[in-house]
Amino acid sequence: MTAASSCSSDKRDAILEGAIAEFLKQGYAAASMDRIASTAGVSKATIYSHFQSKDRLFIAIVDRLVLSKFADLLAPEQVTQHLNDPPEQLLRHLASTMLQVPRQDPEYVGFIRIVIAESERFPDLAQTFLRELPAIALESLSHYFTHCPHLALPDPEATARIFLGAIAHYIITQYVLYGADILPLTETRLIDTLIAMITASGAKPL
Amino acid sequence: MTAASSCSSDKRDAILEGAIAEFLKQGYAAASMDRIASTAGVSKATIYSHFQSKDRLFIAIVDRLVLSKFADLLAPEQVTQHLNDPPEQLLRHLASTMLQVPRQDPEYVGFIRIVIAESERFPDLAQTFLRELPAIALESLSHYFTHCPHLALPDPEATARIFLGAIAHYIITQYVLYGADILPLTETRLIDTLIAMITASGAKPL
DNA sequence: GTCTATAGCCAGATAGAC
DNA sequence: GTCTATCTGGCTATAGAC
Repeated sequence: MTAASSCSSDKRDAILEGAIAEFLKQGYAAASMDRIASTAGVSKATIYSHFQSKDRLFIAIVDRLVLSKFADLLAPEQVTQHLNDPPEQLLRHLASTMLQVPRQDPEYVGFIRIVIAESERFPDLAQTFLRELPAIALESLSHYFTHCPHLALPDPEATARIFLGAIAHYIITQYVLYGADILPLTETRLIDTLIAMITASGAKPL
Repeated sequence: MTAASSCSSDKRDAILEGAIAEFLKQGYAAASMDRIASTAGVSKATIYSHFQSKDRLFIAIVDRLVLSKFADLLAPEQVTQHLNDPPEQLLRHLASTMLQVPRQDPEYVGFIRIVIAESERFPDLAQTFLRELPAIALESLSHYFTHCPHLALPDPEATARIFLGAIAHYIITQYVLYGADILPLTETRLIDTLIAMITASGAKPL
């Protein structure tokens, strides 16, 4: 029991990776267990010995993606540590980080797409996603807006929702829906305008 | 050629209606031509005589939905006529109208879901949607923001994008992703905060 | 645990009578 | 144009050898 005795989780991981590729590309219904098996380099029967059904395999990969992708993106400590930062700086950094993700990680775009696509058939997955990403980001930013000494916003929570929602919607139109040419707008203008609106509505007189 | 001689478009319409129900509920891949035929009360062969393939039927119904649902929702005249209205009034009316749609028309939620769901397989449909709804709304609101005498916004176009994007994202989280309990926020707070942010950043001194 | 082989089913699409 | 009946193929899932 010295080195690689991780219980044959090799195959399990290979299955999960193949399943991610297949589900993200094809969607749930069009994804084929044969192709997943082929991509993963295992037999179909092996998949069914690890995951009882196509449903459970799908749930497993989305759960994994939800929980893994953003473990440290917006940890509450991140914001608590920067409570005294000027809003311009913190908001610009946050927005840039969010907008960087779909550019650097195309898999993220497919992930967003499939969470929305399968939200009718798998509403639990959609809700898990909401709890693990937007709800956490929202709480962190609301906390900052509430306690930052440079701001006195009338409704910090709604303001956080607007800030994050406008950026998320920008990601959906530009990347998920291939709308960069149809709704052209640079990231800089989006960010600058958001920051201007927030500071204008809540800057402390000093 | 007096009364009902509309060339047998009766069956064609029945097929389209059945197809809308089936595609919106199941998604493209899981939708079954047998069920569509059954719902429409025709045989499968009749469907294939009107539409050559499942692809073309799907494109036909989404095109129809895109073009029909919002013919008059935000016609450019609507905004031009109200150029002198105070921003609070026009923006509140616009936001209320947008947020009313998914509440009164559940089919709209399924429509949004499927446009996003199939954007990888049918990017043209996603782009048609963007051109026919968000792009038009954006242009109208940008025009208002640019010419309304009560406002002097630094970037009217980006401001319009943020306003419409925040509302669209609210619809996605609350209705498409079943997140009303996870991300609670009343429409009133969303609207009030948006209006406050915009007027604060662009109210003319007078 | 992992494989090969296959059961059993349902899909999209078509042929041919009317 | 519309139907019934059917073809062909891929799908999920499993049985049984190793």
